[in-house]
Amino acid sequence: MAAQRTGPNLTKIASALGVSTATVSNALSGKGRVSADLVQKIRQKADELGYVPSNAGRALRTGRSGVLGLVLPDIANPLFPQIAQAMEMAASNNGYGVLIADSRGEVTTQTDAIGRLIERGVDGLIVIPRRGTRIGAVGCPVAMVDTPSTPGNTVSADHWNGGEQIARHLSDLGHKKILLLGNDPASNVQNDRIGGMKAALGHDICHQTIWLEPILRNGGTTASLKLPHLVETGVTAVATVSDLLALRVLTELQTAGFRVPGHVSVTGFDDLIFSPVVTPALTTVHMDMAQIAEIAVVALLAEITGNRAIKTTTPPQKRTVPDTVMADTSRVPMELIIRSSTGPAFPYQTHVPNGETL
Amino acid sequence: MAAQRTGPNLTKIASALGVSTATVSNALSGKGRVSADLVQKIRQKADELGYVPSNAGRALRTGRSGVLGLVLPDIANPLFPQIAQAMEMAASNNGYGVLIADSRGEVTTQTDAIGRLIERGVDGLIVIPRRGTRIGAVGCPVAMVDTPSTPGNTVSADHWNGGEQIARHLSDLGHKKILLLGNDPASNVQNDRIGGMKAALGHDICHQTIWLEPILRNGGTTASLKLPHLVETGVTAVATVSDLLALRVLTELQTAGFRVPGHVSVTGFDDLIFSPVVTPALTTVHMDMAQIAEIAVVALLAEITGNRAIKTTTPPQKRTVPDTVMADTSRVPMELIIRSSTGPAFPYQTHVPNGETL
DNA sequence: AGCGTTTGGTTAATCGATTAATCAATTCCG
DNA sequence: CGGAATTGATTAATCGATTAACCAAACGCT
Repeated sequence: MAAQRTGPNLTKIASALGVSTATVSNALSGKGRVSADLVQKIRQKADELGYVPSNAGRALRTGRSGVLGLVLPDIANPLFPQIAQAMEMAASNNGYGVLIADSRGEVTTQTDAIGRLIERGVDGLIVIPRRGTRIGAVGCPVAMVDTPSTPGNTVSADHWNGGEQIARHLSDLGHKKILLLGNDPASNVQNDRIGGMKAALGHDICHQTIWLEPILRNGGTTASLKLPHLVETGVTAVATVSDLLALRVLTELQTAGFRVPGHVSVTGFDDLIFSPVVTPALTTVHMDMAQIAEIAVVALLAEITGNRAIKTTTPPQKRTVPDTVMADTSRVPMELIIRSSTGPAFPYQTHVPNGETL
Repeated sequence: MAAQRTGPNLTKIASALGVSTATVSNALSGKGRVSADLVQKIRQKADELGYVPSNAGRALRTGRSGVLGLVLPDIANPLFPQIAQAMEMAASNNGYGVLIADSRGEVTTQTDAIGRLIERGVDGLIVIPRRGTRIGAVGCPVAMVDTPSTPGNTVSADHWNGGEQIARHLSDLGHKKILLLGNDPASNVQNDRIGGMKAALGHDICHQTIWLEPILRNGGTTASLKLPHLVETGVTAVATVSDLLALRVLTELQTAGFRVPGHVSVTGFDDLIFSPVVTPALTTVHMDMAQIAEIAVVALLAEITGNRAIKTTTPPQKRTVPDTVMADTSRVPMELIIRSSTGPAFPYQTHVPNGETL
């Protein structure tokens, strides 16, 4: 896997020291039996020559590329930077590289993206599946990052619990009539978040759930949420399933003359890049991507290294080991981040400042 | 580079058809001389067996991995998804994969990230340099994506021209007093954008430039921009260097009771994911990432494939070919996207609705 | 017919690291 | 002291694709 033109190789080190390449290999990998001082000398020589092992050579021999594939469902998802960074870091810490692939946002299914990665010879896949899709058996271990309620899931944030935390926060602030706003009703993650919210809201609290995507599909991307109307009915808080949605709600309310959190509280999810810098800063729920990534990567690597024996030469026989990896810890807690977009519920009778629409 | 356990290889196809592996290789790559109908038969057999070439084997032999490295300066940059997607797509179209690396946002410099990619054997690098840094000679071709005014730049959007377009737009709307808002004065890109704005503003237009980052460093992340005060002085438009900044300004103004674009017009840059969905939707400038990526990748690949002859066995001698690749087209035009956050300048005497501060 | 050329294909070397199989030299121990 | 176990290192095969060198047969041309 390397364009190691002039680079020194094992043979160079070996001949420089008058030993065999096998010994050099053993010394550097610490596997075979090599005397301590020879190891020392070899290490030194390797450093001196600036030796970098050839991934291609190693991969060819060992059958492992040292590269993991990261499959994103929709790269437009603003959570992507966090995911990519966390995964890259976790993989890197374990000596692996990360090859990315996305479904290009369109018709091309995630199957194609997976296929491309497999062809590139990745040792394993980390898949953030497209809303609710399942992936069939592929030729390598797969770690799925979705939501604990998804079957076959490996690791993810505890979205349900995140929803509970947000709901409890609003409940504590005295909100009695809350609008739950989702985007795509087909998304497992979003359903869990909303499910958690509902579960945490007492019976004395009135709530209504609206899914945006179906509305948008009919009304075009600029379709208004008709929030002012909803607030007139007494809603004092809008709990959304994403900071992006929260931002939309926030600005729409502000434009309509409502004060946040004075008249209406707004919450998001995911703690996206813009969330702390808008005014008011968004109250949201943060997921520990670093931890999730670490767990996913470690579980994946365990499966990869464990699978070595499976390298059968016999024709493909049914494996008892499932493709999808299971991790010890499958759900990582989310953290409530309270900022300025939430506050005490507005006193009973709703006030509509100036009912103008932009 | 592959864990091709049971997968069929060239030998399998060859023996199945009673020919040599060399012939199979030639047939599939179309390089050697093979009769038309034998090519046909080999192709068919390959499909039948589901043959996938081993990257490891190929890489080892050819010295090329078929993988490009993408180095991001700061993954927190919300432009990242667009970049990553565009690069991945461009590379994929050319039969290459993309390995990502970021500087982890901290101390670890981008040099480390580059090093990791080189060690993984990438054939070339696409570097979006950290504000103003230069990268030294590395062992492979590099395409830099920054701004045309940066020495060594390969391709980028024409940020200067983007600034001009925005400024002209505001000028056309009758704005006479404009605040130019940047973030990091050390960024070449941002300087170009602001430079373009200034250049396009006539002498009858008053403007002032403020850099946010230095202010924030002293006042903490929550430091207010004191925008209300500025608006009192007669500013009717704020032209920022990024949608993120624009969003910040927008929400801060709205919270302070100003109307956008009624009282103040706000513009951004980059057309980030949230820009169309906030209210009012942001007027901004869009860069054609797909085109930039395509140019960068093609230029890089040209250098890579052209360099083949350089695979000298002789000791490292000075190369006349520079590491950094140049493309024919180095600047890609930006596109002004007019949405709802800009409008005619507010009539001369500034109106301050309710001077309350959050 | 005889000699050069083209066509179609094979042989074998090669890329670089890994590792099972050996082998030589010590060391151990009853 | 002598056979067994241990230590330290070497040999050579191997992963899979590519490609330079080579060869045989068919063809073309005078």
